[in-house]
Amino acid sequence: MAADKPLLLVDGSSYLFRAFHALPDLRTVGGFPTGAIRGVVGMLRKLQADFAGSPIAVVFDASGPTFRNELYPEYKANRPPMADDLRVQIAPIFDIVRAMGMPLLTVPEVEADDVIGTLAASATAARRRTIISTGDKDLAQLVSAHVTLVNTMTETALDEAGVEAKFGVPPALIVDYLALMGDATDNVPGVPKVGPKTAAKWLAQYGSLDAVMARADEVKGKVGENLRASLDQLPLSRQLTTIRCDLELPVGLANLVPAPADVETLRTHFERYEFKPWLEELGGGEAPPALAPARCEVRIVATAEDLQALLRQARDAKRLTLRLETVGSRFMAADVAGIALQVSPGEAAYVPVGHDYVGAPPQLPWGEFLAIARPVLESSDVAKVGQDLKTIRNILWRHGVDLAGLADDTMLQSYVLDSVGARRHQLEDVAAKYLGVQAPDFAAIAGKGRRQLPANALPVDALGGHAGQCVDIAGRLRTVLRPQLDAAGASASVYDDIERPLLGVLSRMECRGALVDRALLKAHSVELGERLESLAADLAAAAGREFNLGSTKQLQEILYDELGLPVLKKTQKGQRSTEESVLLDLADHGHELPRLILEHRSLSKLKSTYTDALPMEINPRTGRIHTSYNQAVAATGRLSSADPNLQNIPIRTPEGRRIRQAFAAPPGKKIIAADYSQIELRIMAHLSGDAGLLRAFAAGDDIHRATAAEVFEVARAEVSEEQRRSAKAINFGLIYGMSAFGLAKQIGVARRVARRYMDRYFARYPRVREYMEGVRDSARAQGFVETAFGRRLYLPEIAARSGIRRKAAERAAINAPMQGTAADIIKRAMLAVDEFASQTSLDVAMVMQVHDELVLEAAAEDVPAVIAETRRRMQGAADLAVELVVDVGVGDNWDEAH
DNA sequence: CGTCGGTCGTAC
DNA sequence: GACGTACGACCGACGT
Repeated sequence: MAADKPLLLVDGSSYLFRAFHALPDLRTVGGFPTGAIRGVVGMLRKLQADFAGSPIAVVFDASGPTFRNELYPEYKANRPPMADDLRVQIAPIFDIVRAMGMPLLTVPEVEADDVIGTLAASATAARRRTIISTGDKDLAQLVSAHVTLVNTMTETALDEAGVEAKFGVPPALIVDYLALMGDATDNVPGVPKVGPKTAAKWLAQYGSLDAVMARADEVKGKVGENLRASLDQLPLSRQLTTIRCDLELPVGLANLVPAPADVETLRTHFERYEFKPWLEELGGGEAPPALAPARCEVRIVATAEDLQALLRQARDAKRLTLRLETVGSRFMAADVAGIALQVSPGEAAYVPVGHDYVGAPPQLPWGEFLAIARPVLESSDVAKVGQDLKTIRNILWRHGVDLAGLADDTMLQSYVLDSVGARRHQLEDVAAKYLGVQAPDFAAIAGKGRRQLPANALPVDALGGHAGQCVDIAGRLRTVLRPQLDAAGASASVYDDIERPLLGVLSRMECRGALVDRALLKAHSVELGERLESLAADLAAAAGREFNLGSTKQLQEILYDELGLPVLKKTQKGQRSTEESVLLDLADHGHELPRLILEHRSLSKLKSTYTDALPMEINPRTGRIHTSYNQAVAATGRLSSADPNLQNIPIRTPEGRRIRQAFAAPPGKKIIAADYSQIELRIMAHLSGDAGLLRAFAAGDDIHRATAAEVFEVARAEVSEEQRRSAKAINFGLIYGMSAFGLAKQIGVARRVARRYMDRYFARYPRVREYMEGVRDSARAQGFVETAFGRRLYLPEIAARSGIRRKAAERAAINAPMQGTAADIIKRAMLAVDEFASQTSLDVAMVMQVHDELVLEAAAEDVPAVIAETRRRMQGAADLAVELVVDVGVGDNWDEAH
């Protein structure tokens, strides 16, 4: 045994419970719980990697009573029996631990802690360092100059100084400390009302538990009485919390040597419990049928003849998979270094067109490539396949090609199959999930960070190899994903009838861009800058000193430490919140600083996010902003917009609306904004079939007013503004799965009152409640929810044991069908409006989509006809139990059009 | 000097 | 904890 390596003792039981309770409720397809197995084995794998070759023991509690139960029959008596879902995972864990080659110890009648204590003591006697891996603080009593604790899950370590820093007592006093506090979960009695603070204080003051007991009469107050009342009990508590280090064990240090792994047993278990990444690491197994050969043959095509031959193959096959390698990622600025093409699996070609380095081989210039390839690229008879075809089409469009025959996009296939399961739907993610192969990594050939080379500076062979592998993977993915779409309910129809055709519509919209008035934004920015400067002076005066107005950390110090304002809310990470609602409340505490901060925040938000940022996004060539609509990000099926985001342009305040005024119509044209009225509530009415709600919409009522009349039991005409506002909050809250607590906070009433409002709502609209309960139940039964058009959202956490996670999944389950159906509907509307725009002789084009709104540009004289047809097509995008109402506005800019 | 998590704020 | 879905600016800690 290598004497220089530390002995590693693993407290398996502590990780078992922690993994089971902390990790999401993982299960195999067959429903067998695997979270604890995954957690414990993952942790052991990490230890194995970190401490390769160290002697090791993995220790678990044995079942049955221990010597502590003899000392004290109540010991751990109030523990509930182990959950079945955990119990069934123990045997697999033991099997896997043994197969990993790790000595596993369970010793009857003692606990894992005692085995660890004894082994650590013998190691210390043998002058060997010991590292104890545990999630349990009780083992801190074993820490010494030779013994260190690590928590492998949180990646923290504790040595002697660490124990003292964490608990306020040195390791030798941890037993006394634990005895004073007692342990509710183990049913160990302590001194009532004594927690970590008091225990540490007494031990610091008196030196030991014995001393504390001897001088118990000096302690004043109620805790003093409690202490004196506990004097008889404390020696027992100390005995129970003391880890034994003197057991007779059946094994010694010499037995704790790691053995080689039993790969076949591991493979069996990893397959059974579906730990795919670990399975891959074992390697050598039977390849799944879809697994690509390690590498695909990539030919470099540098002559016209070769290219022509390749394109002939594509024409014959009527299919071409493609991928671009570009310099730069934003499509309006990307230059093509080369094009990878694949016609049959396992054979790819790479056409370098823009590699630019000393000694670069001869290439087809872009113009020559185009002259030869354009007919195939623009032919709808050759089906185009690729990963993210929209970006490919955009880049080609900017280089003068109108890519046609847009057939299959593997990114969208993956997104429709499972919008969140493949993480980001990048080629790496999709290839790993569905092909079990690792897509090549660009950083591996180009480097990363500051020293990353641009694509056109890479050797043709290197980039060609990379691009060829990628295009081959995309081509293979298409054939693997298609049958999965066909097998998943209506998913194939969501893909074929919505997402796939929408890709071209979005591409045209992005390439067209939205006209934005740079001068207007600049002027606004200057004005905001001046107002911010004068505010900054007031702020410094109010705060009593200069500080960074954008720093929440500094603001916390000023508000809560220096001005002593009350802390009304903490953030998720325990910081004292300075968000808007908090500052609004603080503004009533008689200090002007919160109000000034709010004003500064709102103005600087407008300046930095909009008036300063948007002009930089205006393309100098087109004078327009070309956003990217991401079609494979939002879990519910919505689009998102980035670079820049045009879906969060302000509208609520007059100051914000000035930004919208910069989104202008070109001369002779108008902006038309057409938005669905209350689409998600209408969908709720449709999906629930609630008669009252359907009636209200059929009657054309103001839905919030109608809700208020029902909930507050007043006549429609008697509804106050306040009541309507509350009803609106209720309606939105329903869509979001809000609780009475959330509603109470939103509308500023007691939770009891909010509860009553919600109860009354559900009494008036009973089918809404039934619908929501039904969605929750079916989500739990099936693991997913669906929109009216069959788009699925998988919710693995719907069965989580953690109440917080499960509740969050339940809210998502309630929201997704409504938000997702709305997304389906407006996407269908976009297809219909695009069809109209491309066929009509009227001058009209879509320029933006904002979830329930389409923004169009049309010749002024065509506006009435365009509005009529747009409205008709938007209303006809779905056939629901309620009418779809579309509000339309017209103006010279986006603000006027509302 | 980049990266990344945390916090905040904008939209629907 | 407590209202769903996004994107992005800024700060500041951390690593190169």
